[in-house]
Amino acid sequence: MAEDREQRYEPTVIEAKWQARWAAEPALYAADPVTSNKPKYYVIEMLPYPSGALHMGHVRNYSIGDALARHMWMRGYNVLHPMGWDAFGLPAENAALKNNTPPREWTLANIAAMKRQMQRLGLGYDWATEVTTCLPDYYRWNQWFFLRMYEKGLVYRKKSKVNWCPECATVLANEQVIDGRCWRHEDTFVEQRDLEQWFFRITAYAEELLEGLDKLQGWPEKVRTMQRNWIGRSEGTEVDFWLAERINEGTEKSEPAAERKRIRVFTTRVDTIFGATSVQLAPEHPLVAAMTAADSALRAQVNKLIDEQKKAKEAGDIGAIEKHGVPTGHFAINPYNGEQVPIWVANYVLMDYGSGAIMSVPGHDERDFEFAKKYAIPIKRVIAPRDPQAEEPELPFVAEDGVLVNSGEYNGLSCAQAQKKLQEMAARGGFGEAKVIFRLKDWGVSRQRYWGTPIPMIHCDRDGLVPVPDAQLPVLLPHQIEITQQGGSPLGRVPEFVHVKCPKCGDAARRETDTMDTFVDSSWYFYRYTDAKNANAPFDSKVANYWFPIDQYIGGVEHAILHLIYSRFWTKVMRDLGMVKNDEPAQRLFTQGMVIKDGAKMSKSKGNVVSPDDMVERYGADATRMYALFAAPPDRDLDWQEDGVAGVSRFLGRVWRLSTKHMAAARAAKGAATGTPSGVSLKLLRKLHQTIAKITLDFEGRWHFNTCVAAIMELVNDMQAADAQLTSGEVPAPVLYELLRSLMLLLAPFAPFLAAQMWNELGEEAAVLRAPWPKSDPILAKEDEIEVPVQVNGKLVSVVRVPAEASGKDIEATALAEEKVQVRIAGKSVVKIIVVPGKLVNLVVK
RNA sequence: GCCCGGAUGGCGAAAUUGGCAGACGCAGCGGACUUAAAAUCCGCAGGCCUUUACCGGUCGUGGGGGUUCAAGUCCCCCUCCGGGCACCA
Repeated sequence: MAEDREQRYEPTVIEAKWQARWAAEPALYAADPVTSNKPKYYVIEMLPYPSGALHMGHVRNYSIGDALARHMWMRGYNVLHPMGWDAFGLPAENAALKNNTPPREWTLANIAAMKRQMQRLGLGYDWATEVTTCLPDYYRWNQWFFLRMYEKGLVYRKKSKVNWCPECATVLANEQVIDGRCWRHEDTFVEQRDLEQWFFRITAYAEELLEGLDKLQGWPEKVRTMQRNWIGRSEGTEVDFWLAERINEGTEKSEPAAERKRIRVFTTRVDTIFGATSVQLAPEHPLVAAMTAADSALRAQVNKLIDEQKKAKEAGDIGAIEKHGVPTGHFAINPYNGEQVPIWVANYVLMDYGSGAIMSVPGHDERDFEFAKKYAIPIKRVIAPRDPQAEEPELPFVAEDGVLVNSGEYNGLSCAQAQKKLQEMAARGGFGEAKVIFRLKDWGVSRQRYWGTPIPMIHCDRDGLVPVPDAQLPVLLPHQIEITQQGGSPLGRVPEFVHVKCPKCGDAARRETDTMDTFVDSSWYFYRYTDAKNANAPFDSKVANYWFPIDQYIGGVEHAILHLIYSRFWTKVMRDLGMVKNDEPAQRLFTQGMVIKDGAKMSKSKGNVVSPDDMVERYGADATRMYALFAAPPDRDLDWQEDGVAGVSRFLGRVWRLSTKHMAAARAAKGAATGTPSGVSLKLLRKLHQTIAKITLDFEGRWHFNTCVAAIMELVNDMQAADAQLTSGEVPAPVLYELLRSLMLLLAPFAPFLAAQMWNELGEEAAVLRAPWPKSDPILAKEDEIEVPVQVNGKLVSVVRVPAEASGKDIEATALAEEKVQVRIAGKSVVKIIVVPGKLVNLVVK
């Protein structure tokens, strides 16, 4: 009975022991100081939101990062592998409402629980550098950065239409609106509201954010493409159409004259401007307001258009909506040819892109064509094919490689030439210029929420906006607060918070009550890791410059635009503040695939969630982690199959039994030379060195950890198959020792608990993490005999064994001598023989 | 509509440079051990045809075409699935 129990692999017992030991020895996972002479390696997984429990996506993410970190430690790098908490955010307030728990307590309790889970998983983090964004230690630096950016003109306040989620009762950034709905409330349509908001001038960096993408070779192409689309750079021309005289009749005198005089349109195809047969305004264009001021019938029609546009935006399928327009009865003058064209208001023209007005060229634009057909607006041909012989193409003709016709003095120019000339003309005439516009908008950071970083600004009736002086930071978030569902900033209902003295004049003033978007927190947290305890600055530049850029950043692709653009922006701002030297935060980015179950993403609503705790309890942390790496390559989606976890657990049990069985013999031979191996010993050592080579190579780039695990399984299978020889002593003890020792080194990144245990049993005092990664001996790894397939006309006929160094001629001779080959080619003539040494032989016969 | 991925046994997958398709694992089947079961160990295992059996034949990486001595891999066309973008002027 007692012996039976000894034979069983009990991961929970081993893992509990090592977990306790690691907790007592935090230096094990700590980075060396920046004076270290080892090369540095900075690897991080994206920090989680402390929702209360890890999910499988986290487990997968961290298993990848931890395997890499452990491998790099063993490769002799000075590794920084930290973890933190993206701890501000709405769920804490929702939980407060639901359970009457203060957000702070709820959040800190969740952090504690998730930290326990991480430790239970054996993740090797340097907890001394832990960052918790909801603590004043951290968020005071958000405020500090806000003030620096304010000084630099990168923070401003403006009244603007903002995305308002009625469910969150707060403003959302553009990036947080998905198909017209809130990113947190998929069923809730976002409303547009007018509010005074704080903005970060991210557009000041639009060009650099775009250009930088080309240099980020270590980032997935997909992410770079998504960011490129998001930034949405568009080169074109701004042109002012003049308003025809009669528009002034009947308009209110109070309208600003400048707005009455011209309509600025943006176009990427100024070369088609002679074909413009109308000007289309966005329904919310200021000029429309002027035009409808004295025309209630028109106003009603425009309101309808606004309504349609809003509905289309909300529905998300705006591309499918039917185009509608209303003629205003007013006219605009094309500045190039003096032609008068009607001014329309259209539901498909957006106020927040370009100038909110376009010229409509139905002859050379699909959308304009459709619109012109519908409303019988004239259609003009102004571009012809380059080849004069070519037939006149049907309209709309959207080609950009044609030549201009019906365009006055510009006739005969290519589209590109014409664009340039027309731009020059506009500049000279003062009615336009070449212009680059971006889809990227400034980052609205105001949130009318409690659980976030207070914005360090004060409203004074005399001095206006006054920044909180640095010496008064942090502006602390009050803890005693009642969370309610009412609109407006909860902080506005805390008088002690709101009422302050103006730092300038000392009179009574009001504190800003908005808090910052939580994406501010995650935009620079990885810098704080490098100097997490610094009380005088966000971090010491010397330290950050040692660690940055991040060598490897690992996370989900869902952060491709939000977090990853904001943090690139932040890095550039910090660089311009002289705080860091790097232009980009991360050298390499890896986006792992999703964890799915039964063909769908794990989610509570689908009821297909697998709890990591459950897996760890039943199979152990090693098996859970190793399965997460084994079931699929890390960049692909992973289908969670519990039977697979059980399989990995069985494998680890096999490793455990095999090593336990031979431990005494192996340990006794510790340090002895293996001599010149032969027979089974040689076969096993050869397999070992091939496995080392394969796994080492994978860590260096490809990261197909699934095949790394498979390779270890093959090695163990071979050892198991040689169990008799291992037992009998046919395989000498020093070889046995070498095999077990190396096996533990190879397992260390994937199954750290088992590796630590067996490493210890092999008589090692120091941590396996401190042992050097094994080196593959190319001579030992080399096969002396190889199998070469022999094909006849491309079909496999036989396999011959030849010495590994056999020449092409020798292989050919051996292949031809093979009986099965002889039978196949008998009576036929061999036309050609292809011999690829080490690969195959193919006989072409007729 | 545009831009990225992807499609290989019953399932997850492998094949790193164009060179034996299906490594490794799961599920399955057979055997050993056991009173029995579990656990463990050993073995079989892409489909079809043929054969008592062995042997053998043939088809096969979403579909169709092509290049090549040789294609899961390269080229052209198409289908389906996942993701991103989209009246962006």
